[in-house]
Amino acid sequence: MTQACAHIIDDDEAIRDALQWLFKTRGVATRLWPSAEAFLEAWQTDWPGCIVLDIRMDGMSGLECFEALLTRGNRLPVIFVTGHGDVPMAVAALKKGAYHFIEKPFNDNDLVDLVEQAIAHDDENRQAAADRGTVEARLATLTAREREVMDLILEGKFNKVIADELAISMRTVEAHRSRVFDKMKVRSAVELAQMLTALR
Amino acid sequence: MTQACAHIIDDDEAIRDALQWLFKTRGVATRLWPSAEAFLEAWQTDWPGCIVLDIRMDGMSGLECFEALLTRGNRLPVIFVTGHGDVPMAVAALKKGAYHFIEKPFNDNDLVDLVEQAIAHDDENRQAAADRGTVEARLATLTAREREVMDLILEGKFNKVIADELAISMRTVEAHRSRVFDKMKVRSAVELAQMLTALR
DNA sequence: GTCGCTATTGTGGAATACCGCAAGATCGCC
DNA sequence: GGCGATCTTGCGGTATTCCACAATAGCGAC
Repeated sequence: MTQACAHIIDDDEAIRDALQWLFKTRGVATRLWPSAEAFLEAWQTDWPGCIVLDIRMDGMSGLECFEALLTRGNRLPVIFVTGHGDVPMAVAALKKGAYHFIEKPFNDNDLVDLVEQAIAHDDENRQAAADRGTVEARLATLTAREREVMDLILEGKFNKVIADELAISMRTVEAHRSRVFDKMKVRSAVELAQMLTALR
Repeated sequence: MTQACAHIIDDDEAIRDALQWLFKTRGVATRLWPSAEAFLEAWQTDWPGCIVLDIRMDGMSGLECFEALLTRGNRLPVIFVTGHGDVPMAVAALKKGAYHFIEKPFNDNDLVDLVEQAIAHDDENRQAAADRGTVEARLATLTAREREVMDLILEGKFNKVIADELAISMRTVEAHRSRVFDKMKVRSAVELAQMLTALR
């Protein structure tokens, strides 16, 4: 399941099948889920694509499912679909980060367009997250001392000052500094600063 | 008008007055506008606060007013108020950056809370923008040559390399470099990198 | 033409950064 | 006890940065 796909969560089998067919004809991969519970149980953080989520379902509602995903750190764009929504509900959902909120009956093309946009949006997010990930992976290889030295480097301090603050010799600071650059795969403090500031 | 206030745009005088009174009792400054046109004519980029915008009005509608503000670079949070809104309209407004979308009749306290949140939100935006502004103001004082040198510094290159690339002496590069640091009010290339990367 | 800004370069020296080589000490793990 | 990772330090030398002082030249504004 490394292929981006639209996760369709709806307790109405007829609708699931209809949507599957619709997306298939437009070249969008889908995966069908008969309930929020089933999806949440299987869901993995790293799934790419988007979610098409019906609000009114037996058992856990779409909104509850959305909340659950939020607390679990979901990053997939969520498109709400509902036949009985209202403005406050839509506003609340969007302000909490939902990607879209569409009412039934909807135009097939509109939904496919939305899903394609959502998947593209997710791709970008994922790329940015991957970049952050590699940087964080490098950070993770630093020892505690190296990280300490790095922080002081990022404050623009001279090795001499860093040595004073940590009460160690300048030569030791140089050693740490050199290893920090190696591990972070940068050649200068400037690159390091850019790499880390970009994370924020 | 440097005081943050809620701009109430509604063509119904009774509603304007009612809202003015409501906000006054809650200590929120207001300014009343009888039409979108009147507001747009007076509007200044740097006004702080937020906008409470009725959708259905004689003349220019609230949505049209919103679009006009968007193209003019408005940063004020916009709270839409309407008695005849629907879900697609609310979704479209929020996705374009509106702060909220509330239906009449609304709870007075809810609206005041929203407005207060919006004003607080604008404060934060404004602070961040001010920071960007000061940095950009400093950038503006750089000469073309200094900016060129700065860009190469930010690529982590040595003065020697920069001198080669620009076909000037190392000493000249040092002079530019020194002036760049002065004008940008930083003491090291690391600070410079952080300051500029934070802009993105 | 004079004034101010900018770009340019030089000299010379002090402060820093950077590097390879070598090595002692501590600590946790098998 | 041996092994590996980490933190620590020193020596000696080269590369770079940073700075004060000084100076020439072009260019646009008044």
